[in-house]
Amino acid sequence: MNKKGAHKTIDKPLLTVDSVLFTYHEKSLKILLVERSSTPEKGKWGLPGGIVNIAVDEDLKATALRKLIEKTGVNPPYLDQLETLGNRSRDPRGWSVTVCYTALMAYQVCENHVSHVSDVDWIELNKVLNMDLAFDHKKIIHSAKERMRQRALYSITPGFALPDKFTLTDLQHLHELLIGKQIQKRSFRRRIEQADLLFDTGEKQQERGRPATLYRMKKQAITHRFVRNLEES
Amino acid sequence: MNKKGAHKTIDKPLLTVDSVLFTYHEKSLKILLVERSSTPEKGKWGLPGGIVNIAVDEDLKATALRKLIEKTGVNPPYLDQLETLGNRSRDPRGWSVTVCYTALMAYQVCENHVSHVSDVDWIELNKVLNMDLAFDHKKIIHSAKERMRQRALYSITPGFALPDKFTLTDLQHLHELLIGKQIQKRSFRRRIEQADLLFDTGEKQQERGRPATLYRMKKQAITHRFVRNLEES
DNA sequence: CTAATAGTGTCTATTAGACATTATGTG
DNA sequence: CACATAATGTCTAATAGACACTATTAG
Repeated sequence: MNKKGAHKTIDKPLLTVDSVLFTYHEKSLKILLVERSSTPEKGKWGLPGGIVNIAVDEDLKATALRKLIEKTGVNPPYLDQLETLGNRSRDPRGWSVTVCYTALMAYQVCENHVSHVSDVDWIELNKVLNMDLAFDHKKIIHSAKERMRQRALYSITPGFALPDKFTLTDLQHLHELLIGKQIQKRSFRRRIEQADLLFDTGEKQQERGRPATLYRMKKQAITHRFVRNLEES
Repeated sequence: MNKKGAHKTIDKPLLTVDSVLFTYHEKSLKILLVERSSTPEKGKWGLPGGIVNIAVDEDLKATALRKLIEKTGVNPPYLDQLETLGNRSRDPRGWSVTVCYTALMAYQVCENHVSHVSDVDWIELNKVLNMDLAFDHKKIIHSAKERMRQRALYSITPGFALPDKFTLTDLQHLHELLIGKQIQKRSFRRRIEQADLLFDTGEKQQERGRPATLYRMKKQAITHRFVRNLEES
């Protein structure tokens, strides 16, 4: 059936990479969007990403990083493959594929770069979900949100959306935004302490009331999974 | 920087889909391998899959299904995207991408088809991991195995590798193979009963000793996640 | 002092682990 | 009856939820 070389006549789909980059700023969850400067979907906002350039990109992750650095100026501390969408209807140019990543980054480390570029902005997640976005990017954002919600239930990896040093209250609030439900302070702190996931910097942060301890992620925090999840909403 | 239309000059990588299809047969975990009939890697065994044909495939899942049906004759009851690998070194022909799926299927439903095709076979997972496979397929199988291990800890989705009707003992043994550790019978049955994931067919299966009840998966079994995992090995 | 926020003590409820016991079939 | 396997009873251990309580800062 399959004569050798037959595949050489098959057209290849367009291959892109898109990232859903989350951050936590001013007590809300935001994602980075880019205003498209070229067709198709010119003028609409969409995810940071673009076409895989096989001349310069070593692998798919390299494409994701190249595009994220273009928009933010820095490497995200957390980058994880989400899902790959491919069909003949998602892009008007025809059959296309996008390999999607979820990324996390502190707002502060790219504040300068982002504020100096006009077509890039952090937008609150809930607002994003009411915008008219390019291609199937809203669907991708929904998937990423759900993935982050799961992560918040069984790990503390969402913390990579915070600055290097952060308080437990901030980390908990971020988790609450993702889960969509209040968490018991005691439960949250206990499990983190028992799993030994954070490093106490000794520094404190003050802002009305008792000063809060600043913590830093330990290496194992990126892979640790709690045996028991927090309850879902 | 990016002149419009510039992307049109960028070469596209080769796009394929590969599936790691698991089944449970004769008390062991097996995966379906295919002997490659054409270059590259001709003669080596690899995963069932192939090039996305944008003329016939509606989306990526359709490619996965088309290739699986080609080899097994039937639709798998469980098919889930695993990960996408893409770089310039995994295929000697140059930059290539493979979108990988994990699939589960009962041995019996495709027994006839598989036994009548010479280049397709079910091979025990542990043997597979000692074979010299095509491309980076061994790495993909390792990922799929790890994914299935996690699923066995917090769900009963591995059960889709069993026949339509199955005993709890078979389901537990399958989980034990995936987790690599014995499970307490009481714990295993309790959580399934409490989550109401199985339908009691009323039928029994006898094979030395007390006859075992045959169960069927309920719809919710495919999405259910237990709040608390089984302990890891 | 009060207000505000950080952090702890402690009880309950749930559920997995451990393992003994009972149930139901064959020969 | 013995034997094998299925299914259940029941106790313990671990940990999340609930919520009251104490600690530490500013003003």
